Amino acid sequence: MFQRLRGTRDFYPEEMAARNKLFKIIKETAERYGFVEIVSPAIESFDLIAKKSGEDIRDEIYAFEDKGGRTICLIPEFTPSVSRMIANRQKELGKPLKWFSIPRHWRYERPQSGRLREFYQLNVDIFGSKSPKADTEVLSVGISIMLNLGLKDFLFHISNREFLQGLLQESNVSDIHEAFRIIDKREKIPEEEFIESLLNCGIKNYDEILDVLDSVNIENIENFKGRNKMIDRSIDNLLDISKSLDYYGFKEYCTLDLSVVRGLAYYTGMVFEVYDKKKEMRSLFGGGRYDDLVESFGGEPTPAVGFGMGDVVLELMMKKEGVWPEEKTYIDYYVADIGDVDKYVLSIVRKLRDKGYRVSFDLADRNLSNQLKYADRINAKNVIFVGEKELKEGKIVIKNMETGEQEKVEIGKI
RNA sequence: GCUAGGGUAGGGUAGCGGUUAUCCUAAAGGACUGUGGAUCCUUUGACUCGGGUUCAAAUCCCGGCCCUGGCCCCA
Repeated sequence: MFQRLRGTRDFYPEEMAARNKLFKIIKETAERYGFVEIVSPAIESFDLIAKKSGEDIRDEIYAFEDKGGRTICLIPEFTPSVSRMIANRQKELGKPLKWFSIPRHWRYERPQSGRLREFYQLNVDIFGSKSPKADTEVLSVGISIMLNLGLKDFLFHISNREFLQGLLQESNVSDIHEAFRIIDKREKIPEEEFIESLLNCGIKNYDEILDVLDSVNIENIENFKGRNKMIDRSIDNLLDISKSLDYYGFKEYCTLDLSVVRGLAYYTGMVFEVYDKKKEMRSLFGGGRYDDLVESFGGEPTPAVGFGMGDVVLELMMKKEGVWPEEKTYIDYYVADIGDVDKYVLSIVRKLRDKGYRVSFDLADRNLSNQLKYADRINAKNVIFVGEKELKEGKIVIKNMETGEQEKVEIGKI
């Protein structure tokens, strides 16, 4: 007997139905915001992936040599592919682009709660707009998706990297991305270790910086202006976003949280991370602005903002909140035969199918009892009995399986 | 890569040194003159794998595999 590979999932009919429902809600929401769907290959050259994440990524992904000796990999994320797509057709695409996709990704990791080796990830991005309105649009579609999925106990923690970057510029930081990584980990590591790491980075005034991070909120942030250009720019951006979110009616789902920096090197402006309100689970998803990335993939300079939302944590959260779709598969009609009536059964089945109904009939030469059992099993809404007795008067019997009621109908009426 | 706890029919379980490995459920088939979605009967089907201890291993020990968490990492 063969087993599934570690960290992968089979989707049996009910599970597939649930997934289809989930994706349908997500797609419809994204489309209502004017995003259009794209998809790209599951395999890409290793160089493309390494361009963004570095050669070391090899240990964490599925990479291998193909028969032509090329090093290729199963895509572990979407950003390189979509950046490539944009760079490839730079000239003909009308900006701003609003694209979404729900590709499958593969990562060679140890599976644990909310994390598998194969998963789906919604990617929503706007390319070609620097405006805070694009930041807000991305946040809003994210909030709408959560709400349309039936979730409400979530909070978008919004920040802007340039604020912290501006603060750090004032001290002599050796490696700014290392500093981002450390501050991103603040809640996870012991205080002493945290401070020591900051000192190692050359941040001597760490207490001042932490003080600022802790005391800033959306009401008083304006008071921090005037320190340097970068900080001012980030404050304007955050205030713009906050204002737009208020106008749009989504302010209640957001909070300013400057401790959110995200570990990744490529983010340039607004960044956000979504948590359940009680912060019991790992981060649900996150994203931000990455204005330099497309250019680094060989395209023209193209500002971009977006997010990635994995399906695994989402499913956990939805199950916890009791809003996971429990979809049952069903058919509209099961046509049961009693006696030698194939001719009638098949013509009835054909007519009903042409009308758009989901229809099945006996494929296993079963007796009536077992046919009914099967009809029940596959969740048939109605059973049509085609029996020799009724056929003599040109009739068939339709039974509603939910109410148990049944009636004789002229065969021509189908 | 490190680490904790698990693995008994398709699903859920009992057994925890000697049983014909328990029960529920499921599936397949049959009976019942064509409402039988019921009932009754029959059948199918399991100790994760390998090694060790023992007269005897599902049961104890070691290792692999897999599952569920945690760490690392998190795009």
